[in-house]
Amino acid sequence: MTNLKTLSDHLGLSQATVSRALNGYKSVKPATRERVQAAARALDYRPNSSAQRLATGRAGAFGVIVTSGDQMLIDPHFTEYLAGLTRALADAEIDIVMTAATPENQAATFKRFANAGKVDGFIVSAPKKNDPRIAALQDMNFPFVVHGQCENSRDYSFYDIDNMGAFDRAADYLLQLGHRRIALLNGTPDAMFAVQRNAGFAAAHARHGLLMFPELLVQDTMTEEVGYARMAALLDRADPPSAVMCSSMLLALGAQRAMHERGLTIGRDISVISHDDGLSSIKTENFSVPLTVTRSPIRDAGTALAKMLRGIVDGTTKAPVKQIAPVDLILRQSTAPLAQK
Amino acid sequence: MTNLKTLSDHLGLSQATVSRALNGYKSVKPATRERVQAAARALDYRPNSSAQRLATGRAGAFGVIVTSGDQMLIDPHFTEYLAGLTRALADAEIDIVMTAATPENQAATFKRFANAGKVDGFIVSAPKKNDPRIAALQDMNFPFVVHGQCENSRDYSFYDIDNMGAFDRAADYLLQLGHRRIALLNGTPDAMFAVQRNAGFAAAHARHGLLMFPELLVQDTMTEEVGYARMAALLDRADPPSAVMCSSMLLALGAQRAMHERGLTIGRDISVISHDDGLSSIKTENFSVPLTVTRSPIRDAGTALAKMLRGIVDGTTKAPVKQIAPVDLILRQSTAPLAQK
DNA sequence: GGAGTAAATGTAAGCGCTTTCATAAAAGAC
DNA sequence: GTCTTTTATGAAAGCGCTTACATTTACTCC
Repeated sequence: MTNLKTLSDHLGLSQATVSRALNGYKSVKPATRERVQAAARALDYRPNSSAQRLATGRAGAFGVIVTSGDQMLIDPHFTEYLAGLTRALADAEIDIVMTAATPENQAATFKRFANAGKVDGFIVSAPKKNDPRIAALQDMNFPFVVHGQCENSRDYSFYDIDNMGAFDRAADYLLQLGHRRIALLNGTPDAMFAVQRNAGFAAAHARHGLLMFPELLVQDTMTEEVGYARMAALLDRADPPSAVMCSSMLLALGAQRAMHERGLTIGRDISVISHDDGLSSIKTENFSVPLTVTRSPIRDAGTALAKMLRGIVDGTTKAPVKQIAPVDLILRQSTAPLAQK
Repeated sequence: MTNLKTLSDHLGLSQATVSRALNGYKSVKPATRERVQAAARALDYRPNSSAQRLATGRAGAFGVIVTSGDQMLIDPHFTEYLAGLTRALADAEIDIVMTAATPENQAATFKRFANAGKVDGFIVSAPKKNDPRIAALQDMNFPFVVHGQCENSRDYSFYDIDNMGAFDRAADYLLQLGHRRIALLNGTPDAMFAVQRNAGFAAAHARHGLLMFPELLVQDTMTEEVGYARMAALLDRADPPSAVMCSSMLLALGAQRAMHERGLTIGRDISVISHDDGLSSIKTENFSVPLTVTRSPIRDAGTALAKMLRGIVDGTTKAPVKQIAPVDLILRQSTAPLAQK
């Protein structure tokens, strides 16, 4: 529990000089600085962060507020993303302050954190259309970055992957292979990424002079269970799809189960393309048949957003930064030309 | 940015009275309290948390330090657990401060956080045998709770599931079904839970007057990929196991892939028991054959640990609390009596 | 009606730091 | 050797809160 006073007394210097020495001020004599640093090490001195925050007005922390309604935290994607974030912030000794808030309390929680000076900025994930959280933050004029785009994404910094481009390209590929009845297992339409992927999917169809089949469009939560149930229903139709695109590896996993159950071989009887966020626990190349995927590691998002927010909080970055990461289409064995009947 | 001064000036009261009114001191006249609360709401006043911390010495936050070496954060189990934690702390307005540290920096990071007053206590997960983090925390005499037991677990509070009992019971069940060559796909032996599960597995064998086969014991990282590779190797032996126990749903998923690849039907050609942490993204009842499992929702751990640590930090709890949660054995279709040749 | 007590509020110190401003010491200019 | 400038340090205020202690006011009781 050495504090600045103890340390400065010990050194026979004023608190001011010690503080300056430790914070790299030019005006401190090199010899003094070294003496101070040595003593700080010896006494295991750590500046009290509350005091530092109070004095400087900076919190040294970024906030992540998760929705406590199961949606996000249980999602392995979120963890992966968090890993990227934490990694990118650890060097700068910026902490992540995390809390859960119910959907109704979200905006209030943001305000509370901001006003209480707990954090210097926020990282918002999974924006909805016209997300109220974003409105609240803009309203407060508090630094933040968003993982994903939003309707009104003109005025703030975000990182997103090219959802539309990715699903356009993937659908295009399937269409080129001759597939006509292509299903899309997507997330719920309140999530922006799902909207964008729908749009890409539709755009590819349009380019081929085709319309997508509404009955083959599934918009639901992205779990294995749902993937299974929805795929099963599609396969049991009189006119099942010959190919399916999945918005998440979990959906694909469930879809695979439904296909196996019906004795279908992926890449022969039915083509599958999944989006792959690069989760490390289960890999799309390790499906029963290695999966063709649109790929963009979600961890990169964490890293990029951390950097972005640091710039904004520093004041280095002035104008909103808009980063849209390209998505790879990786062809593997789960896609094949439409079988001639 | 209303602060206490603004608010008290506005009310014509001293800062002290306002502070007391807001913090529920008895000595404040009810009428005054209401007036203050109304004004606070009206001016959207939030006490500056750094100042509060500095004044009270309490941080209002618990620390979670993850190992930045991929191990933990990418693990869906961890997220699930974090969800429980956050949930249980949100009401008390206690935040989770998270940071990543390399294995070598772990102890130092704990010290830094503790000395800097960033947190009031730590939640340590996945202890190793004789974990240095625990030694460091005990050394500092800083509040903490551990998710999992440790060799020297006499002197601190922890929550753990009955790993040994669970794997004893599961192995016993397989042995009763007539299985003799039972494989165990377990975590690496530096993790305490893996050691405990090994012990339970061995104990069941011993009770049946049997020895476990060392060549059927796999201790490795718990991913789908490893589960597949290791199971494949076991199945390709001249004397493959007739049953397998998996320490994680991910291992079981990989094992299932290896079995399918070889045309084996789970619950007929080979029996499988997995441990099930109650992850919500993939459920063990949704495997190709619903899995017999030892089950204990990992989220409960988060909730329990949060409560525990609150007690310790409050001073309510004095003696170390040791909580060992029972584990259910849920019989489903993946286990069957050993087929007679 | 004055002493004693209880209830409500105010005063001010202090939490541990940063940073402005003042000051002392050293260095350079002539 | 004096005068100015530079360099290094110190003194002290202030960040926004809490809380021990002092003070005032309102009652109670004889």
